[in-house]
Amino acid sequence: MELRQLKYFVVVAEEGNFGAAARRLNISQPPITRQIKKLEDELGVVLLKRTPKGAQMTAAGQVFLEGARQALTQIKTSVERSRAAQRGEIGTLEVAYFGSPIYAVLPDLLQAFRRAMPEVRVSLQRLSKSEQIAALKVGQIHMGFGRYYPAEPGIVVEQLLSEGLSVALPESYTDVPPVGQRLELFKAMPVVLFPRSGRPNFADEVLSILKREGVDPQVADVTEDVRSALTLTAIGEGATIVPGTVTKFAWSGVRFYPLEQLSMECPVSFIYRKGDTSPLLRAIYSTVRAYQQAHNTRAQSM
Amino acid sequence: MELRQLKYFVVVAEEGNFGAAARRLNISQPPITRQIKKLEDELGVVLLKRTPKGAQMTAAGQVFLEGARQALTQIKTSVERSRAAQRGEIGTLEVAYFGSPIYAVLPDLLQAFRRAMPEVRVSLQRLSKSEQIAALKVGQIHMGFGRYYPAEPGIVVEQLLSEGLSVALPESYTDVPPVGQRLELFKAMPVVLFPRSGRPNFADEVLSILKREGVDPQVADVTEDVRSALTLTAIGEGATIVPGTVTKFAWSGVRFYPLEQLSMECPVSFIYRKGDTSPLLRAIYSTVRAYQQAHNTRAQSM
DNA sequence: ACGTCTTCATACCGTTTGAGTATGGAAAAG
DNA sequence: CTTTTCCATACTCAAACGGTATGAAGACGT
Repeated sequence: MELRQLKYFVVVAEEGNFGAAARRLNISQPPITRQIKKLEDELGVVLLKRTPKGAQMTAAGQVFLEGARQALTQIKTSVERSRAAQRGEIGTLEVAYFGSPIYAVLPDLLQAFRRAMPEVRVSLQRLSKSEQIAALKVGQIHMGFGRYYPAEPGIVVEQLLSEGLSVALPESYTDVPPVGQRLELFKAMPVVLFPRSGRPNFADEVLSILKREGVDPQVADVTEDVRSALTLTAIGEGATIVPGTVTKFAWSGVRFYPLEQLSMECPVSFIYRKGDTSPLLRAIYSTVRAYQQAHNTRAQSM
Repeated sequence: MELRQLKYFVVVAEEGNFGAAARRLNISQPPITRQIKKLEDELGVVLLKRTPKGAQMTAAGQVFLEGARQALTQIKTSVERSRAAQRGEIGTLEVAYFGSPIYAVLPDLLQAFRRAMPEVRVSLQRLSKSEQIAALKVGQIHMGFGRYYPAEPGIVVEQLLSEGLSVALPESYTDVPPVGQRLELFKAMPVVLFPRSGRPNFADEVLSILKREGVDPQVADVTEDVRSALTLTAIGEGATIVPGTVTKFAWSGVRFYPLEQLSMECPVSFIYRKGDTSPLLRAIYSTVRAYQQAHNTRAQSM
């Protein structure tokens, strides 16, 4: 069976006669006769009753017409959907994250992506950095977000943004030094660090930054994540140093104070598979780029 | 686009490589390459990513694959449905009736048809005899049931069965003559006739039969249908002469008594379009034939 | 690191199949 | 009875299909 035969048959059915169908299809009449006959032979079904005043459908023809129409439109819409998929406009974007980017960076970024590609479903999962790399390699995710990724062949790491640090102190703590002298705090007060896993990580980076600034704090605890750390701070176990974006939200029992020193910046990065040409990666990548633009512009204007 | 291309693509997608697909399709590998490429060119979409260890789907390919599969199965099932339609196994049988056949003949007949062709929808409508003939001519119905059809070119009339007559009397009427003398009734009692329309009709036939038997009854009323006539009988307006099958049901206020005389028979006929080769007509026709067989056998055995 | 193997792409050829023109046949319309 | 209007058939030419032979490129093993 040929698609051509279905098309011809549908047109003949619509026109009610072979000649008119031929004219609408911009071909001569004999091919219509031949293709329809061929179709009928293959089906073993008489689709049209030929009369001297045209062709009229048999019951079997009616039934087949319905199916032929559906198949043709099915193909047509599939083509459109496939083209949309190629443009990255439909499908499922698989994203993984680890750590604090989930609190402010990813919501903004994915909202922007949703606005740009409303038909794309977004799947989000928490994976450690090593899990993200493994998932990328087997094609399970398109992009991962986090900090301090190790170099890995076949994986591209790019920095999304760099943010300042803040220190979280218990609400009750009132004797806060002014900006620029806040590192003094850590001479008397222990720090709570996070996360515990995935070295090198934010905890390691914080320690190395403090050491560079000449501070060697006492470590009260190293928790799994920022939530646990801030809870410990709230009950007075020590101060927590957090990335700036975390301070956008209210956490009960703690207050945030910026550590405004240029050297004290921590980056958020994203990773993706090298040579991944999938449309969804291209789509999220351009959203990421736009996000970077917006972020830098805002930073400059501040 | 060609159906062949869809088939090839689906097989390549299933096999995951061009060569295996070619083997499964019993062709060589180059045509696969060419057809897939042609398909991709036409769509403007890269469906498969060629690698040295096979072909793997792109996101757009996944989307198109789904549609292609659906279209192909759609076509396959349409072919089957169309063949079934040709055999008269699916579709809508359009039947019209007029008068008393609706009470016993059609229920039995259509039940038998439903058993034989369970997938066929049956549409039933009440049409006068002339309306039936018009509907047949324009192909609106397949078959009509009724009595005393006029001869009409292009329309075949066949007798379905012939049934005896009964007389309906008010429940309260007790002085009923024995079988064979019941025509005496009409010397004293007026008759209610039906139907009013579509001459010649059952009313005309009843009068002519009675006249042949030497009875010339007084006509109390001529009603539209049997229900009205029996209601008049129930309130004592007169006796109603009905076809035998009507007596199978209980009608409140009346009792039926057979008029067992050989000459007093009335036929039920059916009509269809001459030269109608539609599968549904053939199907209902064979059911009608079987019904006749069953009816005659039962008659003989009684 | 090099050769081998696997896989897809290209070139060319014979055959098939498609559409076009010309024409025939049959039934409705005047 | 002729004309018109359909669809079917015969024949021709060009396009497309599939087959064979061969090339190019990356993975894999020695």
